[in-house]
Amino acid sequence: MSHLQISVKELLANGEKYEGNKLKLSGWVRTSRASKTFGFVELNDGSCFKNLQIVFDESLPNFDEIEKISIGSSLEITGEWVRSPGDKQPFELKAEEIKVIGFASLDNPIQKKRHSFEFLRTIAHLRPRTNTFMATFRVRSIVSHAIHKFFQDRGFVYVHTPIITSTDAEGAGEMFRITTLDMANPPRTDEGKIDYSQELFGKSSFLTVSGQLAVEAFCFAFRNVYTFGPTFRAENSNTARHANEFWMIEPEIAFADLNDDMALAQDMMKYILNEVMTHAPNELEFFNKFVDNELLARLDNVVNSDFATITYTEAVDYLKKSGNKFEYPVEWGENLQTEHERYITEAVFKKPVFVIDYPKDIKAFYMKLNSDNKTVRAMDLLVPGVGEIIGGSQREENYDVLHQKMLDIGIVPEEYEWYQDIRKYGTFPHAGFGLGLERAVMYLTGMKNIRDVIPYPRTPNSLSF
RNA sequence: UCCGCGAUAGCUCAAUGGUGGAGCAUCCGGCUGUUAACCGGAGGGUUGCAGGUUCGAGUCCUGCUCGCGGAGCCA
Repeated sequence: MSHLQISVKELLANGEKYEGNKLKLSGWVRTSRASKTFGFVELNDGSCFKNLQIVFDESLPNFDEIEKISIGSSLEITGEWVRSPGDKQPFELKAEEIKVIGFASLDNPIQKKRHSFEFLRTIAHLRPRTNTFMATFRVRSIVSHAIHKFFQDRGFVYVHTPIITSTDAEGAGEMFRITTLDMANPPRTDEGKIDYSQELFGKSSFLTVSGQLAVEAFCFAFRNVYTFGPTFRAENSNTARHANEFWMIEPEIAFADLNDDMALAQDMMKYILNEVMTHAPNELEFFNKFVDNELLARLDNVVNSDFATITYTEAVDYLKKSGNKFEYPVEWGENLQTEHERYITEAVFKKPVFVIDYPKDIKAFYMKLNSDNKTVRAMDLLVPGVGEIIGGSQREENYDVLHQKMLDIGIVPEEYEWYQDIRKYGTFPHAGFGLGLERAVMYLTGMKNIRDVIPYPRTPNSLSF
């Protein structure tokens, strides 16, 4: 073959190697500019964030066609790899032949200009072709891979916990009911209520709100395990950091306490961060320039410093003594408000902070009770800009204590029989946490809205794609 | 769900209750090294929907729809 098929990524990485070579490329027009007898096409072939400059002139038989090429059109180009006289790129491809594979209609909403994120959300099927979203979704992919690498390298076993569940796993939120009944005319019981016993499963079924309870059972066999999959919450949440479908990573570690749990969370966050800095430097540079000017400095700071730790009780004292006027009063026993969390992580520590040992009444039933009988071994990791990114705890491993706690809180123990059962047969201290994938991506990119880090976001009143 | 703000050309926005404009995009023309190229010209509108006030409504009032920001819920 006289023409070498090659990617833009390889060319930008090893330009010298190919000088003078005849090359063949394919990709999409990002932008183009033309004069009377020559012009430039910036080509993106998907292999990397950056574009490649193609130079063409009137020696092309289809010069008239290329001169007017539209944004988004797909091309196949053969040409010579030569040094570029321009400042912005050392090399460029001097086209000898440009084949238009698919001409993009002129009403393409993606233009040679800056678009608002709100508008791009309305064209979620086209937005990955823009710089911001190409960068975001590549980072999302790298983060996902990094998470698997981190856990697999440490011997964790990946467990596929079910998407369909029968119970509200932990009171984590409103659930989506799934049904096979004819909702226009559902079967009724004698009392006139919908007869869910006629469901396919013989009872009500829902989409999972967490894989934690299910993965805990595997922790009793494989020691260290994790789940990584989609999660569904039916809340009518209208915020920049909640979605109805999102991805969650939930490790569970054996013979471990809350300190081990926090150490794992910190190692994991730093590992992911390093991976993104190694594999997506161009993307991070872009985010730093156009999305969040403090991103690189912040990430650098995180990699090179330990996360802070503060107990809930200390945090409450701190907030009370801060002299800061909060819209909501700070009171021991109440949940920390978003403004309180922001103050702690953004104003006081200016870096990720673990808040631990929360009052038992505001946390889930499975969390390990402290010896003070008032607080549980829970931890939230707060980060500047995003807020809560991780929620975790040491679990209550004592069968009787767990059972009593369920009764106290008003949970029907029979519905969680298997979950209690695992503790009957060889229990031990264990802990785990849940990391919101989207929140991690937001933190790593500076993107401010969860809708802009999910390929096709599902939020209230939004299901167009 | 609650509070606040908004909806005008394909996009981003302007327009004192009195003839709806600009930049970008598109189309036409010019330009021999551009970098979101540049220069000249043209086309492009049921001002979110439904009512109301007024001689006259993009502008004021009511309702609705949708969106955004904040809060709650949490990851």
